[in-house]
Amino acid sequence: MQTDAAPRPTLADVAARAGVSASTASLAFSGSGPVSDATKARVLAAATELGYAGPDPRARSLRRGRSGIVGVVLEERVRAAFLDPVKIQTLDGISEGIAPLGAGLLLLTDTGEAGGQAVGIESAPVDAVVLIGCSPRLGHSVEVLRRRGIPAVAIEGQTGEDIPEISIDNRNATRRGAEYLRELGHSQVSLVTLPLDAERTRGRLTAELERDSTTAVATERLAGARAVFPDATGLAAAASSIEEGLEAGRALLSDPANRPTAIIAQSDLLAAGVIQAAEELGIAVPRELSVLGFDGIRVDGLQHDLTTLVQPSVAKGRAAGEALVRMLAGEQAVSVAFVSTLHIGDTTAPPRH
Amino acid sequence: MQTDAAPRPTLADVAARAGVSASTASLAFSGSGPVSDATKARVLAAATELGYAGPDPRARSLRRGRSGIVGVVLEERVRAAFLDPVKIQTLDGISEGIAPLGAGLLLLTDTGEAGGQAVGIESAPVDAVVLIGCSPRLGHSVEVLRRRGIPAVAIEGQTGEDIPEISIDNRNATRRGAEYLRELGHSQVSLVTLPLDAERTRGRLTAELERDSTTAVATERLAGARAVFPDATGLAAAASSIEEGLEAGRALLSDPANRPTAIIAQSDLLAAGVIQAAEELGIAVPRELSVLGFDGIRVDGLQHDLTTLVQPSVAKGRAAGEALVRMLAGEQAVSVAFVSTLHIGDTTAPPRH
DNA sequence: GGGCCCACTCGAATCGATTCGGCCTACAAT
DNA sequence: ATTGTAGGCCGAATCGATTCGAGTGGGCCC
Repeated sequence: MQTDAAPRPTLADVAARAGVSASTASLAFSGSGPVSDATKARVLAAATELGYAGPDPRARSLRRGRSGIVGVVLEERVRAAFLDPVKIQTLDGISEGIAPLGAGLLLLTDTGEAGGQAVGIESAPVDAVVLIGCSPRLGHSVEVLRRRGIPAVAIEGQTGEDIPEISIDNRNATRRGAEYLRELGHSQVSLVTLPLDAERTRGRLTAELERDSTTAVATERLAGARAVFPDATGLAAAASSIEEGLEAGRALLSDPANRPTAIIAQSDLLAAGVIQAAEELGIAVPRELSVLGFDGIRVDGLQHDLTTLVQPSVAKGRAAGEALVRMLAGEQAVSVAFVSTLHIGDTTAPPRH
Repeated sequence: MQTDAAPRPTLADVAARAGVSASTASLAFSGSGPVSDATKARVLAAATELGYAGPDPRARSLRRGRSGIVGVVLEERVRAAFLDPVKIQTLDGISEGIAPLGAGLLLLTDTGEAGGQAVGIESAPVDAVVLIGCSPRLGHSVEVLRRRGIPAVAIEGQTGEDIPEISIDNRNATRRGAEYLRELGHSQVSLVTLPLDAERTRGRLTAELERDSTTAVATERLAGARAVFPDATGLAAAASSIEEGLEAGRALLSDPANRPTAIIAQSDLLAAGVIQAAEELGIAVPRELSVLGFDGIRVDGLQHDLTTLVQPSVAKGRAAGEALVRMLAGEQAVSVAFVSTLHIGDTTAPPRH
């Protein structure tokens, strides 16, 4: 086999073969501009003969100034991010929102300066970026984006800059849920929170841990719960998963003498885990234990209709996408605050006396 | 606010300000090449003063001929793909395998010519591509990639071309699992398969449906099961999910007079759904019903230790990534066939007589 | 038959950075 | 002191396509 010396044909080659100029050939491909049908056909034929696969995206994007790619910055590694249904829904919403752009989604992680010459947020050919979740080191990324003039939107993460934020009323929503529990008569309430710090420390909620919290979502929801139950004890989970909820649930429920009548979980997955723990321990939900979730996702395999704060994850993603579309069109995009609604299912009831 | 007339500074601007040539400034940034420390510092300083955010990725990729992006082609829309843990694991493996490249992952879907001017596989600035799953219209994509000279690897999808495939022994593995069931004494066995055609038709397995099957994975696994239980009845699910498994399970188990003693599911999620259906109907697993899965994922929330064919999803992804790395380095990459192992859990037992 | 307009095509500049060969200078060796 | 050498820096070509203004031919209308 002769070495792959065969240089791939370029638009110029095609044009030459078709007997037209490069500019005409370009027009024939992009469709914009007046080109006679005969000429176009000739160009296309030449392209086929030469095995030309269409304009090089790299050159095209340089010239056009747009790459047709939207970046999504996740704070975790790929696997972790996609284990969370909320993130997936959000991502799906984004892809829906940017559909008019016909752009691809480039996954980027925020994991430090990454290994080696990684294509980080600083050197990715993206037209716009969605930042998901907040991260301490986001500041740097945002600065780079600003300098590059790349439009960005943040979902659930205040950046401190002037980039639009898509969020929900984490604090108020949780407060509403907590108030509902109080109205039912609960006073012995425990909390299971999302990770509070970047290290995802698992363990008891301490004043210290709460103070040093760096993740806005968890902090806000915690504040909402605390507004109603100031002294509730609780645990911080290391992730949003059934597994973590199960573990937290076991810890919170194992001591019969000192058992809460209700548990506020900061995500549906955690809530599902808590319910599973209760079942393991023979504790009836909701008769003996009320459980409140957050998200409003359908937990595959959960038998209950979870009482939870439904947030429109897909809509959030879509709003982010649409905001980007608007920004790319030169308009000014604004922050959007969604509201979550309390869905009352069958996992909450008055406490047993 | 004056219109955004402020043109972003280019490398040339920085060079001018630093009093050096563009070429020198370039070297100062990329680090390759001899540049005195003093000069480099001056360039960097000038860059800071001008708010220069580093070389434009578009121009760089045109010149260098590489974009630092690897495409992942999924056969479904984003949401659907990420509901499947196996896909997620695979994706994670890919990102691990291509780590040496420091490349980003660009999500592409294979959904026809997409809407509008979408950045499809035909016009994405990717250095390499991983094709996940096989799809009838993959042929076209493969052709485009070949013409473009973009290295590609296929995971579980024979392309008919000379691109490397990463796969497992779907047929033999399933056969081994089926044989195990037969050894236990089962003869009344039903099947729950993954979607057999592109339309994801849900319903009874018919000769017709099996013949027209277009998805290799499902077909192979089916063949493996049929090698042991040629006349097993079964259902095709519309997706790999607990929900679908639940539905299929209900259908297969609802008639007490005509109930299988074992069910072979083509994925763990389906198996989990089947088990749930059994529980609903008061059928004990494994005493009254044995269930065999496929994948070896941890189904969040499943109480059982599923008997299943464990496939190394992450390793498959990693192998694909590594193959790409090798191909990009000019080496020839070869297909890799992994083997799955039968994990015997607590969901299979001899049939009750 | 002449003038005008339209439709199509072409040239050339441009997008922004990279890279290779050459050149210059300063220092070292003889 | 002269030549050799190497480190540093610069010029210019190049990557491949797009785009806009200019040019040209033919057809149409009067």
